[in-house]
Amino acid sequence: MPGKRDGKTGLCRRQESVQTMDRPASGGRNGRVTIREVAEDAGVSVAAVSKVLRDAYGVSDVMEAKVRASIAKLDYRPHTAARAMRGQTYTIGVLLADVKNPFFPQVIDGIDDGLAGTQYVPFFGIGHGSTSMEKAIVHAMVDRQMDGLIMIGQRMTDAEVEATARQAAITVIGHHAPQATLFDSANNDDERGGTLVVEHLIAQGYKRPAMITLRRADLGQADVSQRREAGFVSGMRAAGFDDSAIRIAAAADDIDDVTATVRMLLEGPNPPDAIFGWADYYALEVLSAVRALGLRVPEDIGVIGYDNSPPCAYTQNDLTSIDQSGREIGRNAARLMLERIAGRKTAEHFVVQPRVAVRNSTALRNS
Amino acid sequence: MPGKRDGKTGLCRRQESVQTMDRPASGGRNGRVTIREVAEDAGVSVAAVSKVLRDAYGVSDVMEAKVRASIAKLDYRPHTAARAMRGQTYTIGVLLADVKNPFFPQVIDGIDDGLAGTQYVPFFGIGHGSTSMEKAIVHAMVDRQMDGLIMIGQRMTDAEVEATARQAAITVIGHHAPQATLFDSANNDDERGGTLVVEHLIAQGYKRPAMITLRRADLGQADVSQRREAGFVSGMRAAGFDDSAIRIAAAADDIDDVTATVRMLLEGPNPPDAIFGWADYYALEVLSAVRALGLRVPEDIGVIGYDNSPPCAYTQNDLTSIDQSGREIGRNAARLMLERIAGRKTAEHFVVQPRVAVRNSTALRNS
DNA sequence: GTGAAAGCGCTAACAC
DNA sequence: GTGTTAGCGCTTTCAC
Repeated sequence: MPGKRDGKTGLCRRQESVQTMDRPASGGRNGRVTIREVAEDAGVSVAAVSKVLRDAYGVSDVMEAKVRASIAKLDYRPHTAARAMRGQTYTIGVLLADVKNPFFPQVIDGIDDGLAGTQYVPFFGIGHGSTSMEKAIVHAMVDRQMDGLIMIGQRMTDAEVEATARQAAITVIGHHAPQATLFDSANNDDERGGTLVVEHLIAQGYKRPAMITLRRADLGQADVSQRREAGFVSGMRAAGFDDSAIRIAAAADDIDDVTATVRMLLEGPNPPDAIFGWADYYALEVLSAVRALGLRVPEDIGVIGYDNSPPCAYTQNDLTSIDQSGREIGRNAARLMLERIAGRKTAEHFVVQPRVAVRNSTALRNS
Repeated sequence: MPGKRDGKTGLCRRQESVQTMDRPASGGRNGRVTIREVAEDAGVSVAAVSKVLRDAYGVSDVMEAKVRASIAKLDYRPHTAARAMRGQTYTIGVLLADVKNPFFPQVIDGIDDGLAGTQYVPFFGIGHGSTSMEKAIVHAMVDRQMDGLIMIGQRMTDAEVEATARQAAITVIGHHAPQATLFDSANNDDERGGTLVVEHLIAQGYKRPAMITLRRADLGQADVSQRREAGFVSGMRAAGFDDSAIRIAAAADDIDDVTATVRMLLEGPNPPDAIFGWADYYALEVLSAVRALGLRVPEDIGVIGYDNSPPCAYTQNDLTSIDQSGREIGRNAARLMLERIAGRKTAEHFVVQPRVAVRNSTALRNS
């Protein structure tokens, strides 16, 4: 490092090492109060304070009261790094595949709900849709001794996740791993959701639905876009479509590519009369592309998304979408995480059922 | 804690304390490789390894090569908590006021740019628009010995920020503090931006602009919404408006309240013919409310936002907005942060000039 | 029920 | 240039 900022700190430390009898002005290094000072103030041992901090067994009520009073009086907050050396960090790392997806805020709210009232604090790492970045973030979280990791929409393989599960408790969201034993998961039934899309479109009178899905080199069958595709396919088959009539076009996570893909579909032979965007943020771009072509929604073309995120309700979007209860998923992910940390060794996989949130973008029957 | 997950760990530790001469299978606690093992493998001292890790002065090329080889061979990654006890954590905490603001992703990209190629990793805390939560997160970051904090759109007072600045390097974004000496800031000129809005609307032929701003109990003059209001006011005055004709309505961060406020403005006496939403995510809700009322944009009413975030470009929004170069702000915030950590003691306040990104939502002259 | 003391894995002062 | 070593602030035995 090209410089230090501990000129003052070094001084502090030197003063302390002289072991002056009068207690230093306000704590040790960095001016922070330490457990030792709390113990002195309360007239008890350091061990006693530590026990109170962790709600551990073996403290009398009187002692606990004294300790809590001193903690409050000195405004003491334990030094997480020091705790990490021996015990826990009370930190949950949350890996977000990206920050642009308007669905994630709901999940985050749910995680906050589930962690409220505990000592655990969530910190977020942002993967920007890159698997190598996701791995780097997971490493950084493990290096910082985070007690557990919640991974939202990540694309690491099950094997990679399991390797990490040996270092910290893990819950995945937006990644199906019903057979995994070393980590938990919380999801909606994406396959069912994909089928719901088809059922809804057909019921509204659309005749030629198509899907625009996520194009990425490293997608596995466990990822949500793939599950939704599978559900879309089986829904189409159940509706009597021949496999050759089931169209799924993949577009990169980029508005220009989504726009080009929509044009390709609509200007090609036998154009669809309804488009399913695999997630809302794709469907909103589909809406943009469709409107740019001068087509009317829902008369000329229906559009449906997935996630039922807040922008769907805006009048200019008025987008039908599959609701997957993000907040409940987040809440359950936090619960599973806390249970794991508390000692559960068996895996649990939470699944919630999706439902259609009907809006104007697929209202062919009423138009 | 109602249970432990260190049955195995405890075992490991006991084995080690027996000081067996044969090196343990693969590292100590948690199976992690330690600096001691790297030193043994490379045949050098732990101090030497530590120096290599920190690019510190006093290592020969030969030794460095040996150390790096062992690090790679053993897949060693330093234990951040242990580093934190004596030195740095190489962690930058980023406080996001909320996750819903579509402008923040650009800033985050900029921060990532600025941190790329360094050892520093950003971790994000999410404030959900609550000042008490923001304070809790800042505490959690300081408790975890993060080397620096970047705070985006936070609403703590300068005094509170300065108190924190004694514990960690600080850069604020979306908060103006030109006179602050203990921390840095990176912003666009929000006051100028507010004036640009008026200049643009008037030039387009709108006669009665109004502004919808953020309502919160704890806003200070330093916050961006207030700066934009000030710029709006001075722009209106410069355009010849009487103070009684300058209308600024405050709405809570909630689509229902924004909608109600828009109705109040448009259905009241002397309705505006253009509305400025203090940030894009407000302007998009204004657009929704206006469309719900059956008004045409831009003919019946113009709408303009601030931030020029990606949704502005969608055809269904086509929203004129003030561009404040979020990515550049983020990049500079990271730069300022690294400089502070490297030892800079004087404050720096980076300001970029905003510009109008013209789209259809204010195209009165062409309609 | 309580406290003394041994570390956790690093960093940095200091001796060589 | 290199290695030895004393802690950083906690947690956790283990005596008492």
